[in-house]
Amino acid sequence: EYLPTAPYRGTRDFLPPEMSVRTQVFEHLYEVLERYGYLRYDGPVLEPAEIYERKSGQEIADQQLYTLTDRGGRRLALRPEMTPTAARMIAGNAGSLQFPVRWYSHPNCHRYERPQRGRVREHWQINADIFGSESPNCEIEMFELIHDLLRSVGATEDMFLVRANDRNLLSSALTDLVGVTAEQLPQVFALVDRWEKYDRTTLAEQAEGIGLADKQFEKLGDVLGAGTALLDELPAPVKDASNLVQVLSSEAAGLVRFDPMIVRGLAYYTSTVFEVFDVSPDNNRALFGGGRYGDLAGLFTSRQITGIGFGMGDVTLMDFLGTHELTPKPRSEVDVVVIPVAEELAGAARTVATRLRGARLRTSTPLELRKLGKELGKADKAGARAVVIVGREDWDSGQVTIRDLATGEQNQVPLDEAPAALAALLHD
RNA sequence: GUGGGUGUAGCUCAGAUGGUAGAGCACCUGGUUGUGGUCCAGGAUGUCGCGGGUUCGAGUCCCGUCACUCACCCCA
Repeated sequence: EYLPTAPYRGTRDFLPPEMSVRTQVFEHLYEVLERYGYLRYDGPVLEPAEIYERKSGQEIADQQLYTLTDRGGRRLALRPEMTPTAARMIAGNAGSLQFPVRWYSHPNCHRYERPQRGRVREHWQINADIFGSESPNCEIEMFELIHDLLRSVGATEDMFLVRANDRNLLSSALTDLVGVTAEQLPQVFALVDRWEKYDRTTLAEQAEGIGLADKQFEKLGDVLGAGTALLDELPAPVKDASNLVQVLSSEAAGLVRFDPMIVRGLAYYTSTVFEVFDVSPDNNRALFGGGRYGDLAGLFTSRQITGIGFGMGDVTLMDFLGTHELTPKPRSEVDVVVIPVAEELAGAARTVATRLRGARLRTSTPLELRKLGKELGKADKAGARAVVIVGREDWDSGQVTIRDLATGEQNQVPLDEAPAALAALLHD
C-alpha cells in the first residue's frame, strides 16, 4: 500500500556519504580538465529521438533508448550519451566558435537495459572532446589527458593501459592481408570487437558464418596478435594518413599501446579509437574509451566538423578505484561543534559558531541539546576534530573551552583566540 | 530478450528433517547534577518480498509473481 523507497531499477540514490565520495573524485577530474584548458558545457537531458536513431541507428537505439512523446506529439529521448548533444551545440554555434575548441561536460545519461556489474540505467559520464582539428596533436593530448586524469584520482601507471587502434589501419590489414571483402568488413569488425571474449573454436565458427576461409581466419588471428609489427606490413600511404602512426613515432608513444584488436562499437568513429583497461585481474575490463569522428555534425549542418573525444562513466571508474583501494573516504560533516552546556547558552553558542564560520571553519551547533556526554559522542561521530564547550562561568568571563576530540586534551581560551586555536588544531 | 543465484530487524546474516522468529553490529535510555569513544544494565524494531496452494499448523514444502544480483546478448 506504500510506494517503494528503493530507487527506480538501474538508478542510484547518492546519500551524503556516497555523494561526498563521488564529489571528491570528480572534482579532481574537473580540476585536471580545467588545467588543460577545457571549458565545461551542459545541455538538456531531453533531445529529439532522431538524433540518436539516425547515427547510433539500428535496433540498439530502439531497445536501449528511453523515449517519450510530448503533448505536441514530438518524439523525445533521454540522452543516452552526450556526443550528439555536443554536436548539435557545435553545429548551431559554429559561426561564432573559434576552432579548435576544447570542451568537457559531466551529464547523467540514460540507457534502458538490464543492470549488471559496471552497467546501470543512469550513469554520470565525463565527456572531453576537441572539436575542429585533425592534427595528431589532438590524439597526443587525449592520451596525456587520460593519464593525468587517472593519476589525479590516485592511479599509478601500472594500474591501467591505454590501447589504441586506427580503424583505417585495421581496414587495410583486413582487406589487403586477410582478403576480407567490403561487404564482409562490418561483420569482421564486430567479430574483432568480440575477439577477446570467446575461445578459438567459437571464433572460428563465427568467422565461417561470415564467409571467411580457414586460412583467412588463421591470418586474421595473426594480424590481431601482431601488435606493432603489423605496421610493417601495411602500405605506406595508409600509414602516412594515420594520426595514430604519427603518435607512435613521437615522444608520446609511451602513453599508448598499439593494438589492432581495438575497434569499438560506435558507428561514428572514423579513424583513431582507444580504450583504457584496468590491468588488475580482479577487474580486467575496459574502463572507458573514445575515438575520432570525421564528420560529427553531419546531422545538423553541411559544414564538416571533425573531432576526437572520450566518455568516462562513473560506474566503471568507481569500480576501478575500488579494485585498487583508491576510493576516497567520505568527508566529515563538520570541523567543529559548539556545544552549550545548557539551553540558555544556545545563543552564546551561536555567537561562537558565527565567529568560527567567519574563519572558514565548518561549524554546527546542536539543534536538540542533550547531555554534554551525548553531545561529545555525536560530535565525534559527525567527524568533528574538536568541540567548543560554552559553559556558564567561562562565558561570563569571555572564555570558551576547546576540546580536542582525538586526544581528549582541552583548555580555556578567550573567545577572540578560539578561531586561530582551532585552525591550528585542524592543520595538524 | 535468455539463463543462474538470492530475497528473514537499519546493516551483515543464522534459523537440519514444517510447530506462529534469533545473533552480531548499529540505534535509544540509564549508571545523578558540565566531558564522548571502553565497560555494565536495560530497551525499541520485523505483515520472514508479495499472492495463492498443501497442512490441524509454513520463514521452512509446491505454484505463481515481483525485486535484487551475476552472467549472456548488446554496448552510446
